[in-house]
Amino acid sequence: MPRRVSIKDIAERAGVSTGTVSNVLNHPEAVADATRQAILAIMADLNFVANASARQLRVGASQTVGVVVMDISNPFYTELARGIEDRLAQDGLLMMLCSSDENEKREASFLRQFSEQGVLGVLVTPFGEEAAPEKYADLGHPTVLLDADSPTLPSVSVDHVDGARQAVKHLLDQGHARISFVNGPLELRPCRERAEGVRLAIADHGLDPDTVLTTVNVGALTAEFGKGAASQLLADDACTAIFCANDLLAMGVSRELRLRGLAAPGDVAVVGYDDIAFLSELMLPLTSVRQPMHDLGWTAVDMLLRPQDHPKHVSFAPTLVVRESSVR
Amino acid sequence: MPRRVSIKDIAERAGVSTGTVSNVLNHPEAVADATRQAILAIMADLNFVANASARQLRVGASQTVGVVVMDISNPFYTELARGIEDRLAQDGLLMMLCSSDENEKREASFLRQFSEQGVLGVLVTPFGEEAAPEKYADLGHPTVLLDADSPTLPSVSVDHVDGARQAVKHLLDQGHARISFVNGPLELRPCRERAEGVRLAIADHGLDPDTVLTTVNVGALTAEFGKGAASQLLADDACTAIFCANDLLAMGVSRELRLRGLAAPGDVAVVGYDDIAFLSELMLPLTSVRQPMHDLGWTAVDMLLRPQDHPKHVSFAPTLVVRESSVR
DNA sequence: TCCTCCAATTATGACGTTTCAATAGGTATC
DNA sequence: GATACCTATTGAAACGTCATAATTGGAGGA
Repeated sequence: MPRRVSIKDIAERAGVSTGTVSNVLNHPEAVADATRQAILAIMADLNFVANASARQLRVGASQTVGVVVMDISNPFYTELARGIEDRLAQDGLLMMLCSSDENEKREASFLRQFSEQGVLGVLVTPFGEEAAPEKYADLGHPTVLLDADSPTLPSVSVDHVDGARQAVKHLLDQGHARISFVNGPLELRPCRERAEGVRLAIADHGLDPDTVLTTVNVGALTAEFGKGAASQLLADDACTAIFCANDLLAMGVSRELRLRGLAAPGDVAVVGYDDIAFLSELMLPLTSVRQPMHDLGWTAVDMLLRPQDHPKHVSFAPTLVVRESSVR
Repeated sequence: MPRRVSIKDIAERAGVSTGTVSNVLNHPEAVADATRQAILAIMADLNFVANASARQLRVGASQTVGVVVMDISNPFYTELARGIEDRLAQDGLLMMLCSSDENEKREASFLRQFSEQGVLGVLVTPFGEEAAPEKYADLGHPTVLLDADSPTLPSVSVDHVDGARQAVKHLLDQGHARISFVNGPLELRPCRERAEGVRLAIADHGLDPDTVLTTVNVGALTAEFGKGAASQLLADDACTAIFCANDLLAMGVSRELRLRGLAAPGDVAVVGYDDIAFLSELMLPLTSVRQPMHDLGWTAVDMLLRPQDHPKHVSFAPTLVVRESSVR
């Protein structure tokens, strides 16, 4: 493989110095028209490709941003990643994307690699709640936390309290006298906050959460656990409305309903959380709380690139998307 | 912001030359134990982070691989990306991920950026069928095509003919006398191949495709088009089995069934293609053809890194996953 | 004691780019 | 015709790393 064509080869062929060639690339206005045209022609001819490493070594700044989400194969993060990509593309930047798998070691290793690469900045979805997101503080480059809140670092998140509140208000407005809530592990902040939103909605309605609400806490946000929770809840005939802390739980709940010969929304109304794209196409479209993940990603990058334009923390409002599963 | 700590700072502090420090990093066996320990201690102390740009400039090889898929927010590519990431992680490599949005310009711009970055290699899902994937040939670094086949370039793909064949065989085995097939645009090679597989399966069964098969070609692989196709097909009472060229079409079909008061599999059996993760959790789990996307991604990277271990083209076998939607 | 050999270390230059001070011409000013 | 000024270009240094060849300082053999 022949050596890549460098700025030096171009300069030689054009009979100018490398400085001039470099100027064509970086300060085109500083070089005479004729010279510039000639150099550009030679570049095209020789198929010149600038060497980003050399540039970066010289100027210090890179063209890439590192992103660590928990799992890129999770559609929830996928839309977030797309928002990030879209904002980066505006500035001609590239995204290095990794999955932490909620593994400290793995995460640390990616963050170190990012540092070595000299990334422009880093976006991270922290996990292992309360485990001091401050560990991201001295990475040596700008950092924005995704789907989190921190007293010290810039961050973006969605208002989980409000989302849950909207969902439960919707159910109460439909006339349901009792609310069942399938929640995930309370170690997860989103779950704690959603629980709070549920209680608030009930109180807003002038009711007493302790009598109106039945909560089942499950071990993980999966359909399997949703199914189990539903079978527990449905033992009680008074259960007519189930709010789930995420869509997967809601799918599990729906399956259990079907197995028991019950149907949403006729027998039991079901509301999910996350609004995973496909679920709106279901045979029975699922009512769910939509989180603006694309905007979240977009904004996180914007905070990285233009910190002065934003407050330290940006919170997005979720919106309830009402579909057939909860409306009789 | 103080300058990053360099190998030179370490050398100075340790009272050795930069060469020795470099050796600690790259040829630890060549440096005396005591010296190595001392240098490592100083590195930890000074929080040294190697400069990948400088290394890359010097040695020429980078630690990153560029990936262009059509749209990272599509779960289909997402699992592929995860396979890619997993294989890269084994070698400590990073992934730069972009969406082409089936836009030539956008794609070209990403590919050029990859070249400038000096990536180790590129993985790309070509689009705009037959538009000479040879345009990827002289990118200047190893390239593997994803979900494609090329006479010249290494590539990985799934056998679409076989997938469709399995799906339709399954329906025929269930005793369906007629098969309806909702296919996408024939400009897409996967759609053409799936059509071929459908006919083969019917012929395998000793039947005549021209009398047994009803095909509807729609404009795009979306639920909306699936719905339309279904309403067309269901006008014929003899329609008892619908095979769809992808899962989204199948979801649209299912919705239309439900609107008409019909149910799968009792009235009409439905089979999809792609086996999108969530659809197995549906209230009525969907029978679908699963494509091993994770393996596809994994293997594509392996072909990039160890070409000698693979043939030029690797084809994966899809597997039919039978669920409730197609079995009475 | 001298010589050889080996392990450990060093000095140096190069990778491709950008920046910045310096210079060469040319044009306008007086 | 000398001076000042501007524009276009140059030359050289520097960014941090790594490989190569050269050097050092012992240890072991004769």
